[in-house]
Amino acid sequence: MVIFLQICRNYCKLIKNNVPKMKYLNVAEKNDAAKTISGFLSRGSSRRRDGLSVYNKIYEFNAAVNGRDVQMVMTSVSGHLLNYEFSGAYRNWRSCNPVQLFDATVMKCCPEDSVKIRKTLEREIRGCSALIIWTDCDREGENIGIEIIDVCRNVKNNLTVYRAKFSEITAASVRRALDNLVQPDQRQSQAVDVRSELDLRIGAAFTRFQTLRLQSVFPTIIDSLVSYGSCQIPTLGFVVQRYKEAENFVPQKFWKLKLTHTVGDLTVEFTWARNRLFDKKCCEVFFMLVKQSPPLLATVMSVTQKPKSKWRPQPMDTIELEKLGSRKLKISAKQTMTIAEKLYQQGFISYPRTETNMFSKEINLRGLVEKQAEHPVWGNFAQRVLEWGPNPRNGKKSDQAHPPIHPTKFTTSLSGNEQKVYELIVRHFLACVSRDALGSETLVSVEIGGEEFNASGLLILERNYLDVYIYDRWSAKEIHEYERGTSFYPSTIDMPEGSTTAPQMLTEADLIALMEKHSIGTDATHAEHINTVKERGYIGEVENGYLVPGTLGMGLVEGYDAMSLTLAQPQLRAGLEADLKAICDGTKNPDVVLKDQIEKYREVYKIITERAQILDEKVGFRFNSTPQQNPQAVESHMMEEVFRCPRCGTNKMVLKRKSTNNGVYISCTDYPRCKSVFWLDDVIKDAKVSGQNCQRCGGETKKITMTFKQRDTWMFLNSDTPEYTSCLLCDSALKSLLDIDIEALRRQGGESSNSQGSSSVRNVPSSGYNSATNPSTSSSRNTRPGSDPSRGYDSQRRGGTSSASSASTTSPTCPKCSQQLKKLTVKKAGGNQGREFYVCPTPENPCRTFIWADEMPAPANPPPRSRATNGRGGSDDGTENPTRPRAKRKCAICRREGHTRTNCPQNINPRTKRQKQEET
DNA sequence: GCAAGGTC
Repeated sequence: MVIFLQICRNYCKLIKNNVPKMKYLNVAEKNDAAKTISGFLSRGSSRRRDGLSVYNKIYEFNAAVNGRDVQMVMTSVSGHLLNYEFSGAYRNWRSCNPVQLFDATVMKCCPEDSVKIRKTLEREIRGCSALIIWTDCDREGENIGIEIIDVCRNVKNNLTVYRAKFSEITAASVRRALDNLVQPDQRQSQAVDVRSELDLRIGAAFTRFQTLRLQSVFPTIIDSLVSYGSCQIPTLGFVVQRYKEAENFVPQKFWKLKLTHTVGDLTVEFTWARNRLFDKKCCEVFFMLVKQSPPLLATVMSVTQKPKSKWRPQPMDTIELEKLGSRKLKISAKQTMTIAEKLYQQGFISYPRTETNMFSKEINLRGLVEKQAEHPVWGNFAQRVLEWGPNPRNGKKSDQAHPPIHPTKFTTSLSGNEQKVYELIVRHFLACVSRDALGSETLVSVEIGGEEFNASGLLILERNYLDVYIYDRWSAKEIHEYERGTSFYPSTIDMPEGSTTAPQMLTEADLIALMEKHSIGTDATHAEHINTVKERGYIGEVENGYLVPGTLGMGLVEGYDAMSLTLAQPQLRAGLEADLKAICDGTKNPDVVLKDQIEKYREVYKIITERAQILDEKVGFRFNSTPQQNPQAVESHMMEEVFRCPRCGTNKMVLKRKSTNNGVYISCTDYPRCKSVFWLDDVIKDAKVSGQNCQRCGGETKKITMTFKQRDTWMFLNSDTPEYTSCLLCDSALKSLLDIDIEALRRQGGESSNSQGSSSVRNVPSSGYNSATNPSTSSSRNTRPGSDPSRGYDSQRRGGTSSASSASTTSPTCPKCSQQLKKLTVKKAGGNQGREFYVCPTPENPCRTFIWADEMPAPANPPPRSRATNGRGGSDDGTENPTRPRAKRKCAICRREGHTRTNCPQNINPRTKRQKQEET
């Protein structure tokens, strides 16, 4: 019986083991979070293995999700996985007018340092049926979550996606999150996308303009980057504002009454209840009243004693660490953070980037204090804290991810600034979990001549936290013993003169406080922004750590101000913040906010470029230098968009001039990701985008005005002059002449987007972020499917991709060699099966002539068009240009017929190489 | 050579 039961049990186990478990991929925002969450959900039993990125490990365990036992795989990203970038053609500073950056296509790309993380996600998601997002529960976290989803859906389109919402990383909280999975918050993510896109467009447009303009106007003075950033410039603005307040300060005299009372060695000073008066005569009247009051006795009106305490600090967050580092240690905020990160990596302190200033109940404070109890300097204090019991004076902020900054390991081996920062963190920690300092304050109020004077004394009873927190001062102040109703003769009564003083320059700590108050940057970025404006030379540090504007910074802000632009004031950024919040609340549409903001800044950009001389003058004034007249124009060159790229379907194609200035080509702005290009230089001398839109192709397609080199070419197009205006997308004769196959490009685009999937974020091309493998692109002259030059178009045909049928005897002639074209039919299965086309019959088809029969102009040899009906040198929409016979064309290199210079055996500079050179 | 936001 026992054996039978055992067999049954084993059988059940076997069946159970053979039922494949559901497998879920879980992704957190950072490795630390993934590790802790896995630990809680697995009750410490998770197994760890390496991912492709050394910093982002993979944890595996089983857990119950929606009532089912699921195999969990947990990994992490390191913050944002994707980043907005301009499409290729706009990345070169001189490629376009900076104003075009307000409209240029931007796309989300995976930066090089995130590729390994992305690849881990792509690999792991293949074996999973669902994805759970565990990023931080804030706006950026929501956006990072969507990035993770995009990457994973690109691999697995039908993926089920969940969002785990947690308020802190504790066992109860993450378990609750897993039991109450929700959907990602698209609105919060959209708000971040709007912010990122705007920052990029505005930052790049203004930075390029300012830099190029000022470098051009002051070539011998300015050779560095004159960057504009929505956080950088308001940060500079704060420093300039304080400087100007001091610069414009006019001191004002004031007078006050002062009374002293000396007994023995102790002099007690009484201050006037009216503090000070700016009117000397008025003050003199009071002075007389007091001095002449008989019998010049001060009467004690009240004596009060009350306990007074000096509060211990709150647990330390990033901002506090930066401020203290700057104020107390005289180490810059940025440097303080760099040191703190190093200490963190060595395990001496907890994670230093935290907005939390309260300890959770779950943290073992006693254990942390115990670690410091043996320290030669503050060990005794730690002992006292243990006797009292650690009792933090908690703040109210929590980022729900990290505890306040505290020491995690005891050490006495540090030195220099590392030792100073570690000591600050330890002393602050011990102070914040100890006790407030206690004292007793005595307030004495006296009356003389109808005027009230006050004095105070302080007796310190218990120093408590002050014993360890050397950065705070609390001084005792002795006072005589007074009794209500008694009187005394003042030792002196004076009327001292004083003067108001200019405000001090900002310290770094003041600046951080201002940035925080006006929502400029985040806790994690304040120090970096300050560092950036220092690096740019916009601000500098003088003695005692005070910040002052530099020459360039001052000139810039004065330039903006003179144009009545509020770029250096914090309101612009604050306005955007309000809009972003509205997007999150669902009261504003992200597209509308983006559009409005872009228009707002475009207007500002217009003003700054039109009135750039004012900027020159203001900067020149501060540099004591005269701006150079007629500077090189920054805004003259506009990249001319022609039509949407048939291949990628997202980006525009633009007309470009070769660097050698001897020809033009049209290429996709997304180069090098999309390599669509039409070379026009063989037969065309010059080309420009006309102002006319092509009515047949649609609103955004522009016609091009071309000037042809040879008479037979424009004759072929039935033009009476070398100049010819038409549409490259729909003019068949023109396409044939230039060897352009639009349909082939479209098909390539379709294939590539099918294989790569697409992203759901705004303005992202169908090819997705730059991770996806780029479809192979033809290196032949003007792209054609499978037209690998080594195989050639004919070999493809022979290979059976499309097969020949009978040739027609009434075929038109080849526009290049004048031979009669051969008519064929597509046999390959697909969209064009059965469609007829013409090709040139010469061996290996060197002319590369290809015309769809149904796009063939008719009649074959029409009478020349009159100028009256056709207009000069152009084609009408809706009418095809007839094919005309032309003289046999000779190769430009060897002067032989039957091929062009592209295919000429004597051509030592093959097109493909040249193409690449042009493109790069 | 551009921004700001995450994080080793």
